[in-house]
Amino acid sequence: MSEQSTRTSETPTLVSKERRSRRGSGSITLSDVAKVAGVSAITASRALNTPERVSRDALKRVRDAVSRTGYVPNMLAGGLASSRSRLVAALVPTIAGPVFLETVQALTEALAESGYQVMLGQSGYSGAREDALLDAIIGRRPDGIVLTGIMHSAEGRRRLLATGIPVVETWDLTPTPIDMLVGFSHEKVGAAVAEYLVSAGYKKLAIVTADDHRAGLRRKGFEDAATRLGVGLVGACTVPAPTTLGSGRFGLSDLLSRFPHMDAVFCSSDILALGVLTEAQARNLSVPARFAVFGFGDLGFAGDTFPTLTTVRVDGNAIGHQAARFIVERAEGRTVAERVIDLGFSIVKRDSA
Amino acid sequence: MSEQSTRTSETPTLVSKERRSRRGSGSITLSDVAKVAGVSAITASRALNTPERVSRDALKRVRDAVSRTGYVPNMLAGGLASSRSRLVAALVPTIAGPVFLETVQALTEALAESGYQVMLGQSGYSGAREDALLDAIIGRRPDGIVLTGIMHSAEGRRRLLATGIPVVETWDLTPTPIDMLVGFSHEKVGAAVAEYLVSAGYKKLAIVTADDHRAGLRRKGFEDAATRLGVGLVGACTVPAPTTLGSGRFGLSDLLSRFPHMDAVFCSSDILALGVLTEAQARNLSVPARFAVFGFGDLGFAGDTFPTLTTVRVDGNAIGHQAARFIVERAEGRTVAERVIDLGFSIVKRDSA
DNA sequence: ATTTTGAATGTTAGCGCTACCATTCAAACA
DNA sequence: TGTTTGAATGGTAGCGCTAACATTCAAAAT
Repeated sequence: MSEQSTRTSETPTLVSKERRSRRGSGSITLSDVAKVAGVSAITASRALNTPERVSRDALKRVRDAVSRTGYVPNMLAGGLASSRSRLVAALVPTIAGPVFLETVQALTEALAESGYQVMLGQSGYSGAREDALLDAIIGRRPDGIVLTGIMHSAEGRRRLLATGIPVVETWDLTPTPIDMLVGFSHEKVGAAVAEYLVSAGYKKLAIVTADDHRAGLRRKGFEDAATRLGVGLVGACTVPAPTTLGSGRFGLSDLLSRFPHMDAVFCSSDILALGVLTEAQARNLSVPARFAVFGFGDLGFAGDTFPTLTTVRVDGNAIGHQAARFIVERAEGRTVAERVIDLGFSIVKRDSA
Repeated sequence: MSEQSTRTSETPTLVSKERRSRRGSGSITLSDVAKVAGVSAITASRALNTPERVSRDALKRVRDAVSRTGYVPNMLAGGLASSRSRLVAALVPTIAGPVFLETVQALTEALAESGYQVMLGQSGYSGAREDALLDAIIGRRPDGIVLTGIMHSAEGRRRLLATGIPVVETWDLTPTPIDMLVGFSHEKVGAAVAEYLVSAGYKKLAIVTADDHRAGLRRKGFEDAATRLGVGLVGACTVPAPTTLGSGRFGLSDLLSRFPHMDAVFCSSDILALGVLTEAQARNLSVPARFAVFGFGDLGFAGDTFPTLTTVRVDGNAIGHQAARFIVERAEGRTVAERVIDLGFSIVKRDSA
């Protein structure tokens, strides 16, 4: 790591005949490997990338040479020459929220198995830096871009389309996807939760929801279904994204003060729900006897809260894997027949509702 | 995104004289920009990378040309030519745990401001795939590698040293850093917590701890200090990493069954502590009256639990920023005088202990 | 008037790899 | 026997950019 002094040869001589060029990293290149293996550079390249097109003998010699020299291919050079960077950009609002982590993790792992790396981009919830970020991403010439929980500006959308890079939008079923999409319907989630609560006998439905776009869709679905079912939405509290345990506590306090008769709370995230449970506990209100609590996300802790949390499960892992599959398909030149995949969701019934 | 057919010119002609090469991405290059601006390619390059070395006039013309053509520099080509990829690899055990998120987020943001992107690598807690991952990373020729919460194998360590890429280890103060390091002493954390609890009057100290390396160091510091202070460690429960709310609940059950008289629990993460609080609530045991609970990490929710959680605060944000600073310094060719930075920690006193 | 400077620009030659188009040469065929 | 095939290999020419050196030409110094 430190600047290690280049050792000169034992017997001091005049400047070596074949001076190393001052350019380049000085590390081992494919040509070096080829020389050691006694083949041409292109054969060495094929041995590494398309081993089936090379003879047994050449393959073995190249592989030996690689392990003897400790050669690691320079993917910048490879990417430049082949127009395939094997990089995929993952764009999230922020990595700090737990919601999309499962997706990013699955995406990273699935892509790594196919030899792709993930480049991380955080747009922030504001979308202000989105343009600069997009330039930084496009500049790397990624083989794909995965948008997770991102509301892209019209301008950004246009830029993405113009580049021709495969794009996968996730976590939402928009009517007009940029390219490919894997998600589920947030409105249907809201409706399903309302139906569940009403059929369980709850009649005074309330909601604590983040002010982001997808949470808004769930709220709409919830409210519409509640109205359709003849109970309506008796109260709502909106909190800023990203949600916290604290905003859940606040949400319940707020609801109780304004709508003391409500008997069920649909929260736009499990974190909010946990906050609601916490506040209920602090006020000595028992859940679900006094009111039901419904979460969203089925995060890791949902089965271990007290009471355990009834929530909506979304398979973030599957979303990540499917996104990876989409990208790899495209990168290898195949066309994707079904560009939109609805992964659906399920209700996980536990004790809180 | 889709395969858009290349439109031929209006009037069908014979094969155009200057056929486009079948290679290349077909997108706008720096030469195109230079041509539009009426300067040479290198001047255009300088206008973009070192604007101060170019005349006012040339700068303006190049910038106009860039915005007219929608040019985005190809960083693969730039990186190859200059041996500076402006990529930084961030290695974490898994992105799914909340502990290092703050660090990764801060790192990504700070680096983005200096024009660097972050490439994500997940080693898994096992460290089995670590070697392949290391190859994938080195292949990108990153300008730096940030190790967060990673126990690197001796072999991996050797490889990293051999490449000469700047390395920053974080979240731990190891006695023999590979290169640069920003962290704090986990043993001192353990000792500080023990001292705090003893001076607050607790005498039967117990611990619920994950089985990872750093948690082990905190436990050691805790146990040593407890012994030194004459109270000792009365009980311990070890759970597998990564920690969950569920393992916290289990931990408390386990401790209570084996050491019913214990009066304080130090948890190796806030998540575990939240689990302990949850289990206490489920058993109707009041905290801190029956026993104290101490966390680690000061995650976002710690101030909003019931009771609020006394914990150890580590500034993950500062760690990420400092790591970014280290990498950028090195990448720009400066040498870093102080290679090891101890960011320390602080105890956040709340209600649970 | 001549030299010296240095800022601005340009020319050339790669960076390390792979696409494309040969070429070779054995086995398979007519 | 000559021809066709196709698998294996190699040579060449870039991919889009920048380091290193070369050149130009005005202003400053002699």
